[in-house]
Amino acid sequence: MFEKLIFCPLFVGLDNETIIHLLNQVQHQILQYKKDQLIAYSGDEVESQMIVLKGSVKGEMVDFTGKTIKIEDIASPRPLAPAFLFGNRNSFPVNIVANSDVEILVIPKPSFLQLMQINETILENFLILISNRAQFLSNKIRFLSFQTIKGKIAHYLLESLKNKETDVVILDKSQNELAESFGVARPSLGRALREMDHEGYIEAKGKQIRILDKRKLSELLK
Amino acid sequence: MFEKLIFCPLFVGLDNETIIHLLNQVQHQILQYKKDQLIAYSGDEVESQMIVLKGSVKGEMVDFTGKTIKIEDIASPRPLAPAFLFGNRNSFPVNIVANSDVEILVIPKPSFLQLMQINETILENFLILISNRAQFLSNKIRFLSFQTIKGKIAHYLLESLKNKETDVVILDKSQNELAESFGVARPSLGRALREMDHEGYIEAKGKQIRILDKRKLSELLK
DNA sequence: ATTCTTTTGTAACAATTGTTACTAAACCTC
DNA sequence: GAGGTTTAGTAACAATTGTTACAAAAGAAT
Repeated sequence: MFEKLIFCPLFVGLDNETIIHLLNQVQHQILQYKKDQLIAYSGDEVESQMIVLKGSVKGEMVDFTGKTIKIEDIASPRPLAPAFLFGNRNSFPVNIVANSDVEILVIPKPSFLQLMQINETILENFLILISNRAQFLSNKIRFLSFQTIKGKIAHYLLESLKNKETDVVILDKSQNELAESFGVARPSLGRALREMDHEGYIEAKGKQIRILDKRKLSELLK
Repeated sequence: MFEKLIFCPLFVGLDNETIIHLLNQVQHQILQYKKDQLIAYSGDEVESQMIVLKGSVKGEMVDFTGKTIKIEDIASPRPLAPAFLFGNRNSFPVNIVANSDVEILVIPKPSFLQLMQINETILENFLILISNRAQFLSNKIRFLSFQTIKGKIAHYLLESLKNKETDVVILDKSQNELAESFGVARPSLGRALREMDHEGYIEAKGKQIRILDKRKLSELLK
């Protein structure tokens, strides 16, 4: 039941026995949801740390027109909305919907606090978790505020290339998704890619992008 | 020396005696810096939780052209870069420079962890602190990704008006600063304000902005 | 009050991006 | 492999935003 938890960012560094032993010391429960079931509404107060044990869920926002936009997938064994358990407006920022049949471990906030005081590893893991979140968001803001579309593409490509031998990036998202995460319109993204191709920065063929000139590319990061 | 700490978000809820007692249990030191002195470089590893005891510091980024941009002021008794003490890339995201002669309380990371385990209030305060940070950033991202300049202005004005009787907002920043925090060019911001004035949303006279039609304004939030 | 500095208002123009619409290609399902 | 569905390529045009430049206004310093 809890086997997967050793891979959960909250419990890394602990073995299965220790995890079970710790959980037995505090209140917790396991809830089951069916595919497409709503697990939490945007705005609901976050009263527990939830952890996806089996299956996956997604965060969804409802558009002003009524259209729903998927923000993020969260697969087991990841924790749900860890940065919204504490803080002054601790309510879900999105609707949480089950992608498949899921099992969720629910630890009420006071019990979770207790857990962090009993075990230093969990405390540190949680701190790392929400700090990473803040750092990730902080990066994303820099990304969104300072750059043109070509700059964003350049940044994205160079990041994807980091620590890799090859000079080819295979996009793992559709242009649509990419455009959305960049906050731009899809055809604009396509045009920018085409122009960067013509201008000799890259060679773009569908999802496969070969970087021709890293130096020139990084000049776009202005 | 530590009197101000009862107002520090990390220590709220504790009285002066308790704070001193707690600090005496762990390693810590106090460093002094002169005005304009560099306290930390962007990229330096964050090895301690620093707290501004006296004076104020600023976070600065260096532009690609070499120009420095002020990101944020941090006045006593606030903690410095709390979201960068833990996490996988725990290095300062900006240069930290003294705005005036300052005194800084430095608590090494292991001691700080200890402190959070000794005292639940500090633990919870710290969790609230970085969670708030993440929530703030998360909001800001929504703000940056989805909207036009007029939409951003509308959002900003409506937020400023929240929980207030009046229908007048007095801007506390220059257009320049505002434009930068919106990620747009200053004249563009000015033009948008002018147009919103002509279109009957607001009455903009310098820093004083009277909201004429809240409903119409909130329609811009698309 | 005079000068200096910063902020604000504004205009003309350039560049970028969004919108809409349509076609082609790729992918899936039966 | 025929048909449906999603994704990608592209073009014409509209709208928004950025850039540069300069003048007016406001504020600070002497």
